[in-house]
Amino acid sequence: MAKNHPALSEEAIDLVAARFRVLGEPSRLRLLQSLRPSELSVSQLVDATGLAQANASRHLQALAEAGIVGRRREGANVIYFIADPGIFDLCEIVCGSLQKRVQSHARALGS
Amino acid sequence: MAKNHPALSEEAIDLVAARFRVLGEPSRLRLLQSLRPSELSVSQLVDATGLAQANASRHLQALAEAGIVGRRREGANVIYFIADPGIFDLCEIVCGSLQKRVQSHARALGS
DNA sequence: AACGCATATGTGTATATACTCATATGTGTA
DNA sequence: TACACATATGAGTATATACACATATGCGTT
Repeated sequence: MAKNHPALSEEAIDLVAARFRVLGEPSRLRLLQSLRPSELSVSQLVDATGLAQANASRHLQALAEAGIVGRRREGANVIYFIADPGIFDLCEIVCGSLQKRVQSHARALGS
Repeated sequence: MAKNHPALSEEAIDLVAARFRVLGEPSRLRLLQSLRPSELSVSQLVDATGLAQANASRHLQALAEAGIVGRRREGANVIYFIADPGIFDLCEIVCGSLQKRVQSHARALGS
């Protein structure tokens, strides 16, 4: 039997929206993708993504505040790592939806 | 064995980010939640969410462009409905993550 | 056609936020 | 302490967008 899905409270909706908003920036997705295979320092992330250092730092802050990444000092460096791997499940679902969408568009065009 | 996860292209990242951004607005999430049990007209959605009519219309536009909802004219009304139920999977994953996060915060506070 | 209701859209405004540059803070080393 | 490197933050600017108000468009009824 199908699971019951109670309405989310106003507050819960805001929290969910906030998390989606954090993921709604290409730069932050690039950072996350760079962190997927292994944890990296800020300067390694700057190299990997091409972001300016200040910019990368702020995006990482946003991701850390959302609990999506974690951080750890290691000497002069700060190492960031994925704290919530569930993020990648989200990305896969979205990719799947987008692929379906592209396919049905292709069909609609008679390909 | 773990699935292979090739890096997303720049373009794919932008598309994924765009979809997350669409979901990153509380008003749009409320609209989607209202549509979950059944399809509704714009004025029903206005009643259900408390949004101004113009505002609701634009948010619905954004959701439709993203392929998340569909629309259908029915007399003078326009009926909106969920076109991509996968978004509710997304919301559930996010809720799960947030709950875990709240729980670990509670533990950290020694509750 | 004239009218009323439902929905969409033009326009201006306020707000959020991504970005850059400069600078501060933190950390290791001489 | 002085210095160099890594990271974070203050401040200003540009851009995106949510919102409200007014108005346009679409559709049914008379």
